[in-house]
This record gives sequence, structure tokens and C-alpha cells, in this order.
Amino acid sequence: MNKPEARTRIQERNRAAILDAGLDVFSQFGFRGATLDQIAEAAGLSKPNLLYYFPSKESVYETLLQELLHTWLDPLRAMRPEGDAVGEILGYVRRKLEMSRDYPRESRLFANEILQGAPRIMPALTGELRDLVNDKAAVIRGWSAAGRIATIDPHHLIFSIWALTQHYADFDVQVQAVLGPGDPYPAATAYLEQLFRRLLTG
Amino acid sequence: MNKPEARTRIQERNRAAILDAGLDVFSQFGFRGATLDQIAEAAGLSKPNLLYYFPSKESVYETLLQELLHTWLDPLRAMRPEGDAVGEILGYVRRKLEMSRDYPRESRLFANEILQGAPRIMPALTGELRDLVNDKAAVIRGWSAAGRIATIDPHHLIFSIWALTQHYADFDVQVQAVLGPGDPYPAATAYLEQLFRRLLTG
DNA sequence: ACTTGATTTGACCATTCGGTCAAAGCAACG
DNA sequence: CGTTGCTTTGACCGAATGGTCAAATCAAGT
Repeated sequence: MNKPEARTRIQERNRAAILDAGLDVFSQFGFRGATLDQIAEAAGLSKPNLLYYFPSKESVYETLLQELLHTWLDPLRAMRPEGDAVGEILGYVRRKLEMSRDYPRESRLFANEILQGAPRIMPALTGELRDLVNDKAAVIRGWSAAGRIATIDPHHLIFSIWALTQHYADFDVQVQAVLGPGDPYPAATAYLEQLFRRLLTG
Repeated sequence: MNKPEARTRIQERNRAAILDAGLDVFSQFGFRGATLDQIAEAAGLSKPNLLYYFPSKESVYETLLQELLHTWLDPLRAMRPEGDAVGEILGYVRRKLEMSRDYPRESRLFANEILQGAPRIMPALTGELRDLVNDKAAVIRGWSAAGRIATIDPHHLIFSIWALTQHYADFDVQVQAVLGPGDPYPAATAYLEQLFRRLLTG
């Protein structure tokens, strides 16, 4: 009947095309710098047709942000207190780096939103994100106290994991400009494992 | 006489106000997302008056980018092969982190330009930047070979310094959302020194 | 073939965009 | 005072922007 429920194949396809095109454009130019015409063309639709599936530019953007947050925190959530401490943290680093490699547009979309002051995602940052980080920080602090890893600031450890892994997605063109063409991820993976292993077992 | 040479006090003041306002706006919204009216209002001028001092939106942006690159690479340039290896690298980390703290808008402007694919700064990336990084990478490799620091990938070491230090400027609102209000830099400074010291003396 | 509802589009609208221009304001100096 | 040149602005322009709407097209079932 209506769009939210009971989607036809054509709705499924067009909504997906719009979100994919929106991800392309928003992640590059941010919300304000992106235009509906640009997104519509990238999706292979006319602008009014795009607005048949989404009521506004804002709604496309917010749908993307919402889908993003859902999957963005999964790797952190997967860190289990019962596991091997160093292995759990290194696993998180590896999964996060794989996300940078496989979903760089999502990473850039998030970076753009944060650079603009997080106007539409701030509630999630001070809510869901903050709670999860504090939860995992406590886990890490427990590992430190138990002597399973070195004593370190758990919040800044998490920040450093974000910074290092997302850098390869967000600053990709800079990395490529310096290193030349080629896949930087094998070397990055090895480097980050070395870095965190030394940090945690210092 | 004309603008480039022999500036009056009023020209000096207004050009500075425009560049400062442009830094505010461009660093938040990127080139496409920023508007001249926004910049003019932030600078306390009318739009035509702004365009009396700069011929176009593009010229304001490019002036900012040019000034940025000039100072952005100085801390890396200051790394001297003759000095103490660990001390030189830690000094670079500290200077870079201080730049994030004292000039966060410049960091965000750069991040925005890179996210957009570096359309206006690419030549500098594959030229000046690439050369300097390769030069310093050779220095670091020499330190490793001489046994003065651990064996690490010098390029990714430099990337990791950029990622970790700029994160505190670019993702400031996220850091504050997680940590709550307060200055994160004292703890960040201590954490990064610990991290790199362990990495380099591993 | 006919009907019904989903889909698509061309034309259009108000607003905002970057930028121009002629005229007005203003400071300094003779 | 009057002149000269720097500075500021209101009015304006064409293009692009987000969004609307009625009409046309299409797909599917009968």
C-alpha cells in the first residue's frame, strides 16, 4: 500500500539506488554541499522521482545516518570481557580496519557529519555511543587491573583505534598521494597489529 | 595602490576578518557547503564588500589552503636526523598535537578538503608533501637500521601520527560527547607519549 | 481490452546562490 | 573648501537550489 510497509520490487530497487547515490554524494560533499539533482542523477532517476520515494533531502540523509550507526558500533559491541584481552582488542582493530577498507563511504559520511558539528547525530553520540564506550572502557580497565594488558587510559585507547583505522578511509586520497597507487591495507594491518600489541603488552 | 601590494590598515583588517570568517565557515561546511553570505556576515561585512577584497569564493578558499600548507608541514620539517631518534619523533607528536589544540579549524579545513577528494590541493599532496614524507621516512628508516628505534614501517608511522593527533581536532565534538566537557588534551598528550614510546622502544 | 494503482516526468515556483555595477559615502590632503 | 581615490552598499542578474503538482505512463490483474 504505502511506502514504509509492503515494498514492491521496484520500490526496493529505487530506494536502494537512492541511498547508494546519496552515500556517494553526501560522503563527499556533506549535507549542505550535496544537491538533490546530483543524487538523482547518480541514482539514475529524475529529481521529482527521487522525491517520490523520499520526502526531502534531509530524509535521505537521515536514513543513511541511521543505518550507519546501526552497523558502526557492532565491532565494538563484539568485544567480549571473557575473551583473551589482547586478542579481543586486536580483533576490534582488525574488524574496524576492514570496515574502513570495505565501507569507506560510510566512514567519510560519519566524518563529514562530525566535522559539521554533528548537528543531526549528537543525541546518538551522547547517548548510545557514550554508554557503549563507557561500558567497554570499564571492561578494558578491568583487564588492566587484572594485569592482562598494560595500564592505559581506556577511553583514549578507543579513540586511538578509531583514529588510526578510520584514517585509511577518510584520508585515503592523501595516503594514496604519498604512497602511490596500490593497496595500503596489507601494510596498514601489519603496522597496526604491531603498534597495539606493543602498546598493550608494554 | 592596488590590493596585493601596499595594503592600508583597513585592507589589512578586512582581509584578516574575511579569512578568519572563511576559516570558520569552510572548515565546518566545506567549499560547496559554505556560502558567501555566511562568510560575509561572520566577517561583519556586506557581500559586495567582501567581493571587493577577494574576487571570488574560490579565491578566499584557496588563500586559506595556501596559508595552511605553509605552516602545516613545519613540525615535520623540524624533525632532524642528528637528534635523538625517540625524542625527535615524540617531539613531532607533541608539536602536532599542540597544533590540533591551538588550530583546530585549520585541521578541519584540511580534513574537509581531503574528504572531498582534494580537488584543489592534490598537486601539493603528490609534490611537496610526498617529497617531504619520503625524505623523513628515509630518516626514520635510518634510525631503525642503526638500532636507535624499533623496526617499523616509516610511512605508516607518519600516518599514525597524523591520524592520532588530528583526530582530537577533527572529531572534537565526538570526543567531548563521550568524555563530557573538559579539556581532553592533558590526558591525550600523556597517552600518545606512552603509545609512541612503547612502539619505538619495543 | 479495461481498469486500477503504482510510477515517472515536464513544467513550474520561491528562495538562495555567486557575482556585477553604478552610485554613494568617506578619509586624507592640498 | 574641493578634489581624489579608497571603501561601502542597494539594487540587480542569471543560474542553481529544494520542492510541488497535475498530467502522463506503466505494470498487473481481470
